[in-house]
Amino acid sequence: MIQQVSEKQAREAVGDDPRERLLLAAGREFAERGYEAATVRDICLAAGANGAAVNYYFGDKRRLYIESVKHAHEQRVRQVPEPKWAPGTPPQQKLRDFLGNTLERMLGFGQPPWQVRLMLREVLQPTEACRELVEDYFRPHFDLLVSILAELAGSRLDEPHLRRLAVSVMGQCFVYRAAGDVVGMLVPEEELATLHTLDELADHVSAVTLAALGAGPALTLSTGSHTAAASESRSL
Amino acid sequence: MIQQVSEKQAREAVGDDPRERLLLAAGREFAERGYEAATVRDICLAAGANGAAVNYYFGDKRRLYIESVKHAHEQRVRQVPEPKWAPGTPPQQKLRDFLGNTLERMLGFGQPPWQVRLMLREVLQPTEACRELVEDYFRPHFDLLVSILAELAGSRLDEPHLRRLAVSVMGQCFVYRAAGDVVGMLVPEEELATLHTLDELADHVSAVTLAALGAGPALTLSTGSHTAAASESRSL
DNA sequence: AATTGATTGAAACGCCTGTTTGAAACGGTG
DNA sequence: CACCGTTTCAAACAGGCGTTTCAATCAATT
Repeated sequence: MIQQVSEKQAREAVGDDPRERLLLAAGREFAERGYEAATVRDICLAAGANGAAVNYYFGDKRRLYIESVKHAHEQRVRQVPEPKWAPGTPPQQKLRDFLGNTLERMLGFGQPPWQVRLMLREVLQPTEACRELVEDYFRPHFDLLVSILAELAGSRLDEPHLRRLAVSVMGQCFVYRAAGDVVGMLVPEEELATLHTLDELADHVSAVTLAALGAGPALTLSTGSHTAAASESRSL
Repeated sequence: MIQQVSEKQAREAVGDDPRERLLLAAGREFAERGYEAATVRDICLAAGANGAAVNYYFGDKRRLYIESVKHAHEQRVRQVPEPKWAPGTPPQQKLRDFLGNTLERMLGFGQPPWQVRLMLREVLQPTEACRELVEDYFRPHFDLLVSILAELAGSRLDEPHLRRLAVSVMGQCFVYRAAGDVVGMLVPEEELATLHTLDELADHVSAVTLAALGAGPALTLSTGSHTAAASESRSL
């Protein structure tokens, strides 16, 4: 009874397309529990659809999963588009903006985005959906980073070395998404709230990278907001 | 028939303790397939034990899992112990050694160690076994890194900032373990074989960290083996 | 050799899974 | 209104899951 009311609400909020509702519910469930642990029944219940609907629209649990991954990734790209810069923007600021954007995508301050959790599962244990995800979503982002690093490096580093540095940069962000719980256990709570926020981390990774490139000073204690772009949302 | 022969072989190779055999088979299976997808039946088959054995020795699939995680981690610690240095060893070399050790643990050149895969699952999605894993295994390693960084930083950085940098350092290694497949898709194959080997990566992360600390030069193309300790196993 | 407690074995138990079924309800078209 | 392809539904299906059962076996003690 109560179930039916919330079904109707969900139906009206999301739209009347049952296929869409299934994709959404499936994404959430797969992200939360993983492929094996998520059940078709729970997904259909959450989507307000019958158990046979998944078979009707997707034929299969596996194909529902693949479609839900693609769906989530398309949705996420629309949510956090890549930053654009006016020509002549200094590469230091580009790097800082890029890192803010990346951390926003990964950590998704506001609400923890299930889409990212779902994509993370693909990264950690690639299935059929992964290759597509890399080409459409990760590669452009990664190439953009490489181009920014190239601007900063001048002719001191070639593309292979730039790519390796780019992996280092992404790794520093990625660890907070993938191993956030462990980081939370290793670092005191009050430190997490002050030094490991989105803005602070963007500044920090930016500083490390610039120093590695010889395009900025080494780390010091007085690294408040050494880049102009950092002064947007200071919450603490 | 053939099954029974291999059972006997496994029994003799590993030792006659069925509990041990179960822990080993369980670790391998859980690491490969994940908790939900791994079945008690397969584990018992691989261990050459009866289906009732897991209930007899551990009572439960969940408790078997927890015990197998602990077992794997204890085993892994014995396999790759932390490096020890003579007093007076320069911190630059300590850092390089530490990174080689860390990457060895994580990437486990030689054979891909299922123990690490199993622990990785705990890191990404902590269960009951995680807290213990962090305190016994990760925290000492992490603290050691922080102490090395402290030596290198002198008084330029305080502990909170050192910890943040330590997360950056670990992140650069971690990304290769957790997202290795995606890295492999983003970086050309010949580059992987030359610039992303264990030794090369240890040199690279070391160089980035030293530059960030102001304890070393910025990255350049001629970074062969800028630290003396790097000249052990040059394979390419 | 008999007894006892610990261990192993084959079989079965519910339960929950993904999937299928066939009929009912729907919604536009003649 | 009758028609018909599309979509929904409740119910059931076979199969695999973790777990339990209880008798058979083993190893050591009496």
